[in-house]
Amino acid sequence: MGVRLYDTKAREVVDLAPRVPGRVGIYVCGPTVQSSPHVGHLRSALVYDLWRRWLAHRGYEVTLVRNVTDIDDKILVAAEAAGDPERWWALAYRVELEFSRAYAAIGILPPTYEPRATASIGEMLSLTATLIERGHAYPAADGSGDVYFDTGSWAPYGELTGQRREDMQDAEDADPRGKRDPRDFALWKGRKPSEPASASWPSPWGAGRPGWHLECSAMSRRYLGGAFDIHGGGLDLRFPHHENELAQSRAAGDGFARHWLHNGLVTVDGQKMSKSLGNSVFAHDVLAQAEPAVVRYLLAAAHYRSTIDLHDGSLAEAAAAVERIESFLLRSGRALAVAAPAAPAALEVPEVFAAAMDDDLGVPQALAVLHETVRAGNAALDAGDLAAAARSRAEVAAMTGVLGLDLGGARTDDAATAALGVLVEGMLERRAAARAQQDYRTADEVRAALAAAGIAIEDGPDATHWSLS
RNA sequence: GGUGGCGUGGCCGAGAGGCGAGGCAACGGCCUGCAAAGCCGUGUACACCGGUUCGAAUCCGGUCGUCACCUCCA
Repeated sequence: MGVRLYDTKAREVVDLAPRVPGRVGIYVCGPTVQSSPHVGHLRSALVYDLWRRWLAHRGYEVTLVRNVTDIDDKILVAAEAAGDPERWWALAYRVELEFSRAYAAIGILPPTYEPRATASIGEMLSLTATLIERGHAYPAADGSGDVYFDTGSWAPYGELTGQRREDMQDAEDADPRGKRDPRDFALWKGRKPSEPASASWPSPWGAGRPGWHLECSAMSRRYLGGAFDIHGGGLDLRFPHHENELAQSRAAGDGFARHWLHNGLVTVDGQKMSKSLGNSVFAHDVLAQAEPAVVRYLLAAAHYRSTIDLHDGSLAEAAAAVERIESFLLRSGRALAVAAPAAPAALEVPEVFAAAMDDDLGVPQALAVLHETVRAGNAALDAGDLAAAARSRAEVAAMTGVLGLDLGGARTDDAATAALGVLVEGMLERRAAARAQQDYRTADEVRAALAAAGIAIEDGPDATHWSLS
């Protein structure tokens, strides 16, 4: 069985059928770099990172394109608020770097390419011209320099989200400008006198800048072709963003995406994060509270299409699960280092794990397999079956590898850690001596002193191990 | 008004007609000087009401609750 995915346009799980066998082109809507990344942004990028890793594991050559929207109303507004409207590009770039750091922190691999909207203005202009030629777009009659997509001219409009044009509630757009119909949307926005000159580009319809939806059509076409395999993005982008992308690309004659993927949102205590509610949980907040692997686990553990609700204890639960896996890796590593059994078989992921991942990226079931393998490995260790333990360990490593869960590698080898090690080992020797003489009072005092310093110890059959808790 | 979700044991979270995923927490046991870690065991869970079926958490109809999108959002 091959890889299957829930196609939000088809509204069912379908077989992945790449246009070119063995190759998959994916376009994902990236962020508008207007303000710091929140966990929702992290989750979205993580979902496609997982898809990409799994497809690559399955032998596909994946081209993942995730754009950066670096010109937009909100960026201009943010720059204005920062008191330096001309330098909107500096703000956009600063925020973009923040996103990159946050992505990297939780092991999200850089996409194959990360195009910025401002670098594809030419493609957007030609796409706009094509749409006008074909009778699907019109320059506004009010002299604003705007160009709008004519939704009424495109019969399938609404096909992605199953809505009929007549049923759509009119946008209470504060500024209908030169639209013929409220449902029409801007391809090109004429420059307003109040806007910085640096935020506009020349066009046949006057100086201006691109509308939001246009960039994705232009960039996916430029890097993946007029027809490609998968288009992804957050569930909240389905309408109007993806609907409009689809309409303009198809109206321009492109086949566009074969499959649509949408990731679920992240809510906080049951509510969507939003600026107006002020309940956003930012990437830097969560990364300050937990190990990167814990954050990655938390955001990956639920199925990619379901909502993740953040609440008190979310991080602690994820941390407990991660520690369980991590401590098996540590424990088995110690046991196998002493008496290395026959080399484990190649790093293959268990079949049930693979089957779960194949089935619309069933990470939750895959994690169940991972945990079962950990349990079996621990049981093997308890029973002294090192060969079985080694096999489990290899499987666990393979699974965490595919999931991008970088565990056990956090051991820092700096001077401070080394010095701490010397001190702790000294104390443990003192404790061992006390225990040998059944002086448990002294032994427990040593343990308590270490615990007070945040160091946990475990007595093994031949040695005591310590770790920072 | 339109469109699409969701409601599973103390919590998180899968599943999608029959054999109780997995994690966390709790309780009992093994191990331990005591712990810790680990292992073994312990749960009459599927919003409500009808229906279909030998059998429904899963299918159908209805009710209630809840969330998202239709305005910028990953």
